[in-house]
Amino acid sequence: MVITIKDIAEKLGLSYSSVSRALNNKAGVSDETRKAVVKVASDLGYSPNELARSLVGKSSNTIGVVLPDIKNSYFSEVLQGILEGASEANLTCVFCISNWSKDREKQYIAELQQKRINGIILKRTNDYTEYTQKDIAVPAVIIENRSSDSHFGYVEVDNHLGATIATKHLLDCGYKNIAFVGGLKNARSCVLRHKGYAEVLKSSGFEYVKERVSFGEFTLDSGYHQTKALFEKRPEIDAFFGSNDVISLGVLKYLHERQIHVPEQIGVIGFDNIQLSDYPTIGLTTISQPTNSIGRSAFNLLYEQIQGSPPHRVIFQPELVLRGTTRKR
Amino acid sequence: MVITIKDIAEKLGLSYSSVSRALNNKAGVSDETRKAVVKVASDLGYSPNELARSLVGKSSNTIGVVLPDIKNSYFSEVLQGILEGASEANLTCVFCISNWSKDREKQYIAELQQKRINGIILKRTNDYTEYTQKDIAVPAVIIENRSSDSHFGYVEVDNHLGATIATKHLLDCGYKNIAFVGGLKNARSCVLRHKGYAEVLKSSGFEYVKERVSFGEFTLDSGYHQTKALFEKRPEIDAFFGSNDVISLGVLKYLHERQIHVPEQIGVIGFDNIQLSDYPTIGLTTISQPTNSIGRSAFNLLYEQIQGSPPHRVIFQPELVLRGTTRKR
DNA sequence: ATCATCTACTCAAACGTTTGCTTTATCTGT
DNA sequence: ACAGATAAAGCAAACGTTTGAGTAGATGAT
Repeated sequence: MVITIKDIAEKLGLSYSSVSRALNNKAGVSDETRKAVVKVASDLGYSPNELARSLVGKSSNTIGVVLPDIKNSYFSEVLQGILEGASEANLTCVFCISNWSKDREKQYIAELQQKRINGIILKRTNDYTEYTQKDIAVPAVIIENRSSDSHFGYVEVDNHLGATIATKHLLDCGYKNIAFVGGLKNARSCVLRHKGYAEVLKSSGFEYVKERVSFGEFTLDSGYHQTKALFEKRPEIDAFFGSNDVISLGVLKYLHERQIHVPEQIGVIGFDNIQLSDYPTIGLTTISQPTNSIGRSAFNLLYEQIQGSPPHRVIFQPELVLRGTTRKR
Repeated sequence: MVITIKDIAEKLGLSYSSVSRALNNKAGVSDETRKAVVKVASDLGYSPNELARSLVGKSSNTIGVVLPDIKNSYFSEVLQGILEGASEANLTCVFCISNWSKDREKQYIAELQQKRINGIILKRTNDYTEYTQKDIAVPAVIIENRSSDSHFGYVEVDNHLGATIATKHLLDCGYKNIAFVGGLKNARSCVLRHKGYAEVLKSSGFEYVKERVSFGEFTLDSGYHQTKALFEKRPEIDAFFGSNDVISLGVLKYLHERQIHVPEQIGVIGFDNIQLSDYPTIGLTTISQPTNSIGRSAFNLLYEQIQGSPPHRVIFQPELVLRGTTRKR
């Protein structure tokens, strides 16, 4: 049987209210009774029912997090940041993965609100899905893409700038025929990274060759197969800009299989700086995103909104991380 | 303002009960009223309050998951499995990371129960922390270590067998001076893997050398530093059994830095078969654990318990995965 | 015409808390 | 001895649902 406040009250011949006040350290109870209540509560193994508490208190002290994937270490690092923040603020976290399904994402958002969570942190499956205030009626922060909707906070890295840095770096190294290996075509990050890539090429007097660009998924396999297709069609390619570290690992895998020397014959650069990129036998040159900080800020922004502040935005500056897959020549 | 069942009832001149029954497709309402209710509900943007629902219904349709870490891909893969199961069963998931702190773990377990979750899936920080039924009064499944307490379900891989296979494999290859690079000394998986290692050595007529064994943490850095220390003290070592893939990656990192050839000069084997181990330039020979299935089963076991079955246990058989860090010689 | 049955609906209690208001008892100062 | 203040406790409503029991009216069988 589950112990309630009622049981404690009966055992001591008190009213519910007194027990409640005693347990919550509120005024109106004598020290004597307070002690007695605390003792009985612990003896009986009383554990307050948060559901009831939240119902009357209008707050569940819970936030919801919806991410598309968790195996991708970019997301697990972001999640880590979010959870750290939540833990410090004493909020619990309901976690859902949409598995890159827009429908699931929507369903989760609805369900979370039924649970009367205090706010949502969301990374959309498709960055161009627009949510109205009717869809998300609680404070919300959207990760990694600017929403045209100013009801929501957002945090992202400057993808365009990052891509600019990456492409310039490849050109600086002396690579001349740079390919772009994309992820989902309608992912905002991918669009912006591609844009930065294309702009730098043009402004530096290089030709933008359509057949050196391809899109796919944000997976290693997709990177592998895209690279294969690109390279077979355009053997003059001498560098690959993967729109993602995971994709770039696929690029490297292909090149490794073909026994093509990196960075001598071909340069490779990624984006994200996931932990793995730093591994000695990989050493992927990449553009770093502060994943943990992104998660942290996402939480902080949400927390501010929950406290009543208007939605803000945070944009992180990406940085070039030099490793072994690119070299001046 | 938040819309409640009351608003709908007033608008239609009905009682709460009828509205409730209409929305839940229960008998006792005419088709006509049901349609009217549904329409008004959708017009007003009604979203049922799960808190209230759970309070009366005695079930929150939520499970809690407590893991020590999320960056380690072993855990994120397990989590993925859990979430898949939960999603299919229409249960939501509250997720907490204990960050390898026993106190946090205990606190989370208590908090989760206050939220009246239906069950807990737990991977302990310290595998020898015993929980009583007073600590965990809801159905629970403990991952990756046998609890002496039969109140809880558990799922684990046969660590002893896995270590046996790993050590035998190294001996079969012809390595003779095998070191053991451990994780936390009081982690059950680590203890069992070490035990398997020691037993095989002895039963095969090899000496168990204390100075070829060390313990540390389940991190790459720890693996790196342990290897360094072991190797400096015992340069005759010709193979490393990392009690974990992540640790083994640290081993490889050190060997790579020292330009020692793997597998020619030194053999390396891991345990877990995380995704990364399969990466071409790494190719770690290892013992595979079906991480996703572990998560899945953990959820399934919990689900059965929630439905009323007694706690069961599932033990997975580990398998040798041959890659490039070991070779017959 | 009478009774039973069914349908559509309402009433009110219950879930376990919190909290504003009221009551009772004790203490203080005159 | 008495008003007034203070402290400790109780009462009851509220949070938003679900649900068993009750009711009024219609339908049907005898």
